[in-house]
Amino acid sequence: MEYNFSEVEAKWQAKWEESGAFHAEDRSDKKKFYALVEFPYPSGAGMHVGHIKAYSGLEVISRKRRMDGYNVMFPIGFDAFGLPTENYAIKTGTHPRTVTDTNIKNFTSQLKRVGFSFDWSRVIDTTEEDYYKWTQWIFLKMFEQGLAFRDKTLVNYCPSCKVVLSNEDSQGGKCDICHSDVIQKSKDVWYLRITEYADKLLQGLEQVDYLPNVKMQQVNWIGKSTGAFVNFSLKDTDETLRIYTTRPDTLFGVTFMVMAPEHPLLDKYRDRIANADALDAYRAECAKKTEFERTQLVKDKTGVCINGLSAINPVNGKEIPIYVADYVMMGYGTGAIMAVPAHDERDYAFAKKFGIDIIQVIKGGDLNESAYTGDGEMINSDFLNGYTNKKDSIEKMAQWLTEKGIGEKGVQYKMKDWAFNRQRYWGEPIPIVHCPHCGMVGVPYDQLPLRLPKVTNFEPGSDGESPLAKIEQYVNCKCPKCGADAKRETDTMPQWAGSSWYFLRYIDPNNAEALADPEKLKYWLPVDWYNGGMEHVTRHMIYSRFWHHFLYDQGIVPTQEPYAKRTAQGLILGPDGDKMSKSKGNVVDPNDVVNVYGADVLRLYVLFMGDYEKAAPWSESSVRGCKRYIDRVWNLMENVTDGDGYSAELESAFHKTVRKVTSDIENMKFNTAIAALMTLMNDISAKGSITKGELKTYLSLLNPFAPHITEEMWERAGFEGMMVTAPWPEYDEAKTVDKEIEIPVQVCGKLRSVLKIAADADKDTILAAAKADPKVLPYIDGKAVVKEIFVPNKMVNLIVK
RNA sequence: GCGGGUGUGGCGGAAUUGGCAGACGCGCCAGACUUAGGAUCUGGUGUCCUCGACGUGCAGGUUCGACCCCUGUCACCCGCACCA
Repeated sequence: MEYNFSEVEAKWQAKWEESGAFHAEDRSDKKKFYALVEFPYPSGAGMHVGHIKAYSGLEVISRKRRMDGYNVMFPIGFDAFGLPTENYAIKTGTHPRTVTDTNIKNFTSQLKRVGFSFDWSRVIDTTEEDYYKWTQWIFLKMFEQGLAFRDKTLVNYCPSCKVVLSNEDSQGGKCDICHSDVIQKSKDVWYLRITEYADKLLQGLEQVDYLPNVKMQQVNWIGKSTGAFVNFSLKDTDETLRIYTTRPDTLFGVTFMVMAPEHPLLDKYRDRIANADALDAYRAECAKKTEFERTQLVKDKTGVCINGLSAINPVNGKEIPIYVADYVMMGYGTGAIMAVPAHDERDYAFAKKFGIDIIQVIKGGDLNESAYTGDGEMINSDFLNGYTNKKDSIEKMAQWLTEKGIGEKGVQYKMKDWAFNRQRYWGEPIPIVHCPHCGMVGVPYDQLPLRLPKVTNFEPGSDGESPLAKIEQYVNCKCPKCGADAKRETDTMPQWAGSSWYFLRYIDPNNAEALADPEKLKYWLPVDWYNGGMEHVTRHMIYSRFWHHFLYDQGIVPTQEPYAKRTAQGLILGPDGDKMSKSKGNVVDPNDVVNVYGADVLRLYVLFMGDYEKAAPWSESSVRGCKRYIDRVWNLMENVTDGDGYSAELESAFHKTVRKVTSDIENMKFNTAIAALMTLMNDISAKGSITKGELKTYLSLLNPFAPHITEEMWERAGFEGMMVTAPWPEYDEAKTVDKEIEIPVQVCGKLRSVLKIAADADKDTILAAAKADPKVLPYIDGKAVVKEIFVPNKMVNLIVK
């Protein structure tokens, strides 16, 4: 009897949908389990096998949790605002709304074909007015609290996409969307003050269960450093040059200062600078470089000494020269540093190149060779001399600086505020009105959503203006405060806005009064388990944690942290071992796999192909292996014998497999769980028949992985109800033990024989049997056994002389 | 440069955390059934020439015993990167 997977899979998908099998209950006595996967961006290309792997992990866990008796919410939605859709719309002349609707329809049918147990009654789309109304609402709350603000600074700008990018969106100096070089541009942009939450985001990591490398990456991205700010006075002016340093205790070793080429004081004091022309030339040169180029030339230090402007070292009154060099960045600290060439590699390289003095203040190393960055006794440092502990000397200096009023302890973060506006059409409109009298005014809450106007031309302006700026009816409005003629903000929010809170909306997707009902939030939060890609760790994960912390501080959500646990799946590589990409032509379409092998095989394979957290290449022949396995499972029905229990031959195998599959699923060791099921399958085949009780357990264990075939077999075998809420099998530890066990026997650490012996045999019996074993005898005969090592249930090792 | 990780058959990967290395799957080999097999089933499959020896990137060490722990070293992957 051939297994007709397409018929069976369609049948059960329809049954699940009709019966509402996966609807989460908002009020329930059961324990809740909120499983979250990163909702897809509905691209025109359709689903990718990577999506299948990303969702299959929590899919299996969710299905198992339902069988464990939990009230499970496993929702899905679409993160649909964004550039690819807009660019496609520009190219084809189709409205992004139409493109999005088509793509979502396509994704929905593809996801349903795989049989994921999503609660489709909670589906959300970030581009729907009822949804982005609340995205705008949260933005206004931030605006009210001063966390959303405008500032004119240097920003990352992608000349190709014509948009301002956040730091997170331009990692490595490349645009996240088109990978072209990002340039620095001075622009008036919207920021979200994420740096205000830097410390909370850091501390919050201590109370969540994230993969260690996920935590690590976030810690690094936040990049907290502690040190001090010191104000150096500029000679013959009232001005001070403020710097940040992690080693204020090396102040006596300062022999020059460095300012970033963009430092504003350079403009202010330009007329005092004797070599202003040379300086201008240097600054112009730096301005031409991209951030990437600037950081690439690590070895080659360049710079110009400023003639006519110098600083005074506050600890000893010495005059010190000031340089301008692009190894100092305007974006970190204060844009100026005190240089201690004796103990900083970069300062050392610069000092060597420019012939600047080097004063040692920490004992150790050889300054003729390189800077000494280790610890040691402080020298040449007046009141710090003799200190050997870095902590103490830093503390002492910080104290001294504070007393004299020339500095104080301080903290710096690598993370920058989130550049939040995009000069594009397909995003949430920023709900702000610019009034000539009142300044920036938020759109009143009762006027939300501020709708994205229907337009026909989505091209951004050549000057980097949003397409919305061209629509007069949209731009011209009245100030909500004073009623005067005013202008609307025309930029939209970045891709990451809608995804920063979507998991809250799943909890109450149709609420018109609030982003979600507080009672429901209290019941469902936090997300119990969140799975997604590593690429989102320093973007979406940071952003959404920031929004959630903010909402917590506003009393809107009941938990400080949104996600209790976070895991990540590894990439699926192409069959050639390279990252899948259209240009390489190594992309596998999940639809093709479902068509040829069925959804169960696809689901099984993406979990069986390797360690869930690691990357693994696609292998079509291994997919066939999973197909073979599924067919063998189907054939189990050919020889089912009566009996609710386990047969004597397979009893311990079943108990062991239940134990292994149960714990492997919890630990996301899906590959070994499936392997255990395959092994048990082989044991059943060897025996030639299966009891009804065994079949019941086998189907239950396999159900989360291959729900369609197991439901069908369950029904045909006459078991009760649907498998969706069938109880998860239990095991008896005592019955996992075999009656007869195999004990390897070593002589001097080398394996000589394997003893088959009763599991309850005692040490003496086993040792005696080992010494009498014909395969062991030749190695101990005539020699003295000087030591007997006996590990219960494990092995015997005889040491002879 | 800093941080994290990984090195095991022809391939993807197992190994109860110090106790039979290579589970499971792919591939390959042989056989069976077949007009046929890129279907299915059965058996085999780390390397070396047999008894046996050798085998977890490399070199040492600890131990009765090491893929696992320690020291050194090499290679690759990921993240951050002139962060003061």
